Amino acid sequence: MPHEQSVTPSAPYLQGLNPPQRQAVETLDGPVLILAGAGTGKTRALTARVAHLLQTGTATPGQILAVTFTNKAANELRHRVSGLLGGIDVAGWWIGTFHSLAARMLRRHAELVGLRSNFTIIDDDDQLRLLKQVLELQGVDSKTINPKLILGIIDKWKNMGLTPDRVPNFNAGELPQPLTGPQLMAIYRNFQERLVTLNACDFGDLLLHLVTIFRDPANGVLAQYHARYTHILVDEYQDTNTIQYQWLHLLSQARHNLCCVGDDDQSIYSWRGADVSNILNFEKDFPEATIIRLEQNYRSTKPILAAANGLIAHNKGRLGKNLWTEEHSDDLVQITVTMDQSDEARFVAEQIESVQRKNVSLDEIAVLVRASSQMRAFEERFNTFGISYRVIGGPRFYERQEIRDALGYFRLINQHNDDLAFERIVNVPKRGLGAKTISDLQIAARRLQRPLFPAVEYLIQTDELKTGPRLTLTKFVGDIHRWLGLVATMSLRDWAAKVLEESGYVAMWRDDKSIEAAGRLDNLKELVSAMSNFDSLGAFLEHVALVMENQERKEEPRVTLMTLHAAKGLEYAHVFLPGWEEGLFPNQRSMDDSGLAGLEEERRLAYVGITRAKHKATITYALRRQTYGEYTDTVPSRFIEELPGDTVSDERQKMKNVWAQGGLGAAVSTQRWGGGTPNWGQKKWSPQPKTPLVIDADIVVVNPSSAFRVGQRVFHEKFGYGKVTDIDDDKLDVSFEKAGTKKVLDRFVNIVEK
DNA sequence: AATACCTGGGTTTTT
DNA sequence: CCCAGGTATT
Repeated sequence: MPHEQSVTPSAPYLQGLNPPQRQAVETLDGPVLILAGAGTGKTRALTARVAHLLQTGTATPGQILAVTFTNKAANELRHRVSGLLGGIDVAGWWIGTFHSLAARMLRRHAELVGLRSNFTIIDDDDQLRLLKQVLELQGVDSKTINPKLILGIIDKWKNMGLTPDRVPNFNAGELPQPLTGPQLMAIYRNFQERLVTLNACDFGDLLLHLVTIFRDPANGVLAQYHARYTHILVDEYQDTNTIQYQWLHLLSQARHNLCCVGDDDQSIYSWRGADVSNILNFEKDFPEATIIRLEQNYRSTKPILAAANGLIAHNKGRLGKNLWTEEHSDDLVQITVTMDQSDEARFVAEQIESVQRKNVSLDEIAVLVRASSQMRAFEERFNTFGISYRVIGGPRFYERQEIRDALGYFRLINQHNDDLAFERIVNVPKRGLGAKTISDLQIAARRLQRPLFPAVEYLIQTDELKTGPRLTLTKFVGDIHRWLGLVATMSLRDWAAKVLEESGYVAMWRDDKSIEAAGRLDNLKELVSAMSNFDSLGAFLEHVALVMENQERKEEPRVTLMTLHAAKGLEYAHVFLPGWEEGLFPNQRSMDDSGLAGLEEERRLAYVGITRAKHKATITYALRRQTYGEYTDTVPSRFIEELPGDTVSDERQKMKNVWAQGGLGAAVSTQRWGGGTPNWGQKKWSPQPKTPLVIDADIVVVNPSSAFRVGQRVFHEKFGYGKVTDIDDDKLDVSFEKAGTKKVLDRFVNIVEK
């Protein structure tokens, strides 16, 4: 490790940096906030900063903690840091996602929160299954109360850093009736206790437990980390939630050497607990902070940036930033209207073909949708056109049934208290342990106050079980122990194959005559071969839990089809943005749930979408769209009006002419355009509601005091949409779609006329 | 244990 | 309309 104090101005990693980037790299001490707009080279600055920390001797690799949100970002950072430093091995460095770093730390201190260091990290699916069990045990009927709703509340608490003893008193109106506050708290407590019993964590717990440990000075853990990490770097800071914020601030409170990179205009995860105010308040948190703005964009052309800038300017409460570029272009942002979603998909497909003819690779083209329900039309059309495409964000490899089953075996072998794994595989393949036996085991385990596997180990030595199950379970328990004994004696890959073979799991699919069986066997093979990259079972399971990614292999060029959320951080020569319609984008539910804040987040999403484009962006919308089987006429997105006129090329008039000649869309009658669209024919469309606060044009207030009847659809400012189930004078029982059943005063709800 | 029917729910989902 | 999950049926 070179330790020279001065670095020549020509240090290779400094070359080609613009002045603010260079400042971002060289301001090593004290809190730094780098406001990095889309395409401004933030990863470049971040990697150079790491190199600079090391080259100047300011920090050693072990003293740097670099945090990202996604594995992809973490890998890129690792890779590029390694590259800048001449390909050195960065394997042991503390560069990773919030969750992977937290897991790594928590394994060292697990006992402080009642866990053992080999705890299992459970995914959403297991989380929900576990909660359902807790609910059942507590006599809460999961038909009256949606478990997902409760899980949502618990997750939210975890995201806010609230362990059960820290949850403040909450408004009874906020909880799903007929649940009471104490009941909800009991559920949370039991859920957490159950997790500890199973020696397991959900994602939220990884950070929550760690912060719990950090908060207690008596254990000295935080002080230990203070001594260890002198410099902390955080990517995508605008997406941090409260617990992540607390974690970062606890870790950095000794030295304040916290460098955060982010873009408030790209905060699109508030619905997952991300809190933009974390980045907005950075200066308040650290009055001595250096704020650096990266505004020169190296990705997009002038019209694209001007369109994006003009759009995002409609948001309030920004830190303020204007991207600029030297890249001229005559290609304006194109706006086109189509008749319906299938027409829209055809239009995009045709455009893709024409772009392709200009020698643009399909890899450089993306279709970014607001909702995954939009995807089908494109998939169908791409198939008929013979355009190859890939969908990002479909079902994941590790979520497939056969993979989860296989992992169930590995998990149970690794960690005997993992009841969720036990339940999953104890009778897969069929071993004659039916529902009755399983439920007997659960009752016995509860009585013995042990997880299932240890309880079974005990039970098979008693005469409590019938002979059949006893013999089966004896063999099962023996197998699990035997496989555990073998794991260190051979390669992980061979071991896994052996377990899957000997358990009869592979045979189960081999004997299965259904169409999917062969594919499942292939997947299992892939799983086993992927395990050769790991040298311990624990490491493999950790990878699976935290890195749920498909290893994407390079194939022929394909168009990428994905949601706007999935597109953050990516770039394409040509980007298609379909479905710019009121209600879809900006999305109605987002606005119902969060009002103006929701609308602004939708606008940021639009901003992210446009800024993905390097050379050309094409926005489309359909005049009518089929939702839940019914066609509805649409209203163009207000975002279209918000794009500065000189940045867009409005092709809508042109389209109308084509239709008039009957040259397009034979499948759809042209008659609807006759007098249908109100603003038709005007050169510039009259603006959509100038005051974006008009949340829903369908809401009409009808004499608020007396117009209610049972079954009436209503809207409540806070709880959203619902149906009246009972009326008592001015008090209504309303079953809300999202918030559950509540008593509300009639003057707080509006009648919805559809 | 396998199959048929029914009901509810359908925005985004970094880990 | 279309899917998943749960319940009822055989």
